[in-house]
Parts: sequence; C-alpha cells; structure tokens
Amino acid sequence: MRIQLSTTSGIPLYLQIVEGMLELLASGALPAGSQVPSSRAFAAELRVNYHTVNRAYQQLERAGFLARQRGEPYRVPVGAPAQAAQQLLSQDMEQLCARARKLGLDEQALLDQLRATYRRTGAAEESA
Amino acid sequence: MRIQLSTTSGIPLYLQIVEGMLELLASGALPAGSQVPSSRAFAAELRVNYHTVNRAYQQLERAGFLARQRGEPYRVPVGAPAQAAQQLLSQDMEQLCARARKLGLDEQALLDQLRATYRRTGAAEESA
DNA sequence: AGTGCTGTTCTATCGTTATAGAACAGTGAA
DNA sequence: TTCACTGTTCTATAACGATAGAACAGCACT
Repeated sequence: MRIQLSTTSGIPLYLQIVEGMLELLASGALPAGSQVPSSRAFAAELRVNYHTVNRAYQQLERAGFLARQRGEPYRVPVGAPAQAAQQLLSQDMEQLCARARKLGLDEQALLDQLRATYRRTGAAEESA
Repeated sequence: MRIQLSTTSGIPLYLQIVEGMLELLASGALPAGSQVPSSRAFAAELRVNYHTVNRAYQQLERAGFLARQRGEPYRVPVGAPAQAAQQLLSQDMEQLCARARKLGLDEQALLDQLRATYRRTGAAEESA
C-alpha cells in the first residue's frame, strides 16, 4: 500500500493521494469489494494528517471510485478498478499524443520514440 | 501566444505558466534569441497578476530556459527550445511507460493502444 | 452497556498561492 | 535629460492547502 508523495512538486497532497489510490485500484491491489485503509490508519502510514486523506477519499467517492454506508468503512465498488485503469491510461496517452502533435511528431516517430523509452526505462528498473 | 490556464485543476497558476512557456519554446513560437512578453504585458493577456507571471519567469530562468541582463527583458537562450521539447516529451513518455508497467501492459499492447489513441484524437481534432 | 472502530464536523493555526498597488533601478530611445 | 519600457522589491489582503485536536454519530463485537 505504498503511495509516493512529493512535498516539493507543488501539487496538493490530497490530489497526489487521489492519483495514488487510482493506481492502487488499477493495479489490482484494491479489488472490488475490498476495504480501503481508514483515514486515520492510512494517514499514519503516509505521514500526513488524516483530514488530508479524508479529503482525497471524499473526492474519490464523488467520482464513484469509492463507496460507503453510514458508520462503515470505504469499500471499492464493482467496476472501479477497471474504470481507474482506463482513466489513468487514457489520461496519459492523450496527454502524450497532444504533446507529440504540438511538437510536430508524426505517428511513426512517436511510436519509435516511445518504444525506445519503454526499453530504456525497463533496463533502468532492472538495474535498480 | 496562448496558454491554457485552469483555475479548477488545483495546480498553481505559476506552474501552469511554466508548463505553457515550455510548450511555446518547444513548438518554435519562441525561437532562440527572441524576446518573451514582459511580465506585465503577458499578465494582462492571461488575465492574471504580473507577479504570478514574474514568478514563472524566475523559475524558468533558474532552470536555464530564459536569460536576462539587468534592465533588459527576458530572452530565449540558444538551445532552450530544443531542451524544452526534449524535457516535455521525455517527461510524458516516461510517465506513460511507468503507468503501463504498473498496469501490466507489455510493449506491444502499449504501442498498439497508443497508436489507436493517436489516430482517435487526431480524428477528433480534425472534426473540431 | 461498554469498547473500539469507522467517517464526520467543528474550530484553530500556519504556510503558500494569488491578488493588488506603490515604488525603485537599469536600459534605450526621443 | 526626459520618457517609456524592463525586471525587482516591498507591504498588504484574501483564499486555499495542510496541520492539529476535540467531539459527535453509526456500526460491530464482547
């Protein structure tokens, strides 16, 4: 249940937690029906205030990635993991395609460069 | 000289301006040696305070994407456009590769899906 | 009933972001 | 010199992000 938080990026912590939770959902670490860590427990793990985690959870609930009943902990609704994976992937892909177009890269150049990046970063991961 | 700013994304305006300036540099709108808009002029165009633009410019100067001499306006140093393009592209590509790995996509699946996204978003742009 | 967990609400404080206006210093051209 | 431009510095205010602690309501278990 690790989420990487940066206090120097300028991005609000609660947004980073939202993003990290989507990654956990998408990666299968939090399957449908499972219970997510409580605000207080997760806050202790992440070394942040539990109000900050709560804010992230409430935003995730509004977006349909978490659900709860009164007095009960947050749970993962059916379909949320797949939806999270879809959202994260298409988000990054559309961002990259828009960037490539602005810089004048055609489809082939984009694919070639992404392949190179995929292999390079993969090699870096193995050595780490 | 258009930069898209969002006041609802939670991302600080001055960081959005930094990002937008990098895009302008990378796209060729601001070639090496050219003069960037003054803090006050650009602020008026973007409908933000000139202190906000100034902050973005100072961060870009620290990163080497802008340079100035006392009493003179900011200019684009040699190499900055290419460096900006490289930084933006590799930033997005590494982000996407990391995401794909976390979600268990292999190289072929990643490339296929990116090709589809590129064509889909391209078609959407033409119709817009 | 009592205990311990859950999320929720409230007040409070501190730092950052964004706004605003005024004033200053350096450059360049009329 | 004078003027208009540049970036810079200063003070000030309002909103937001993050922290903190206390208290409340609902659920489950002993």
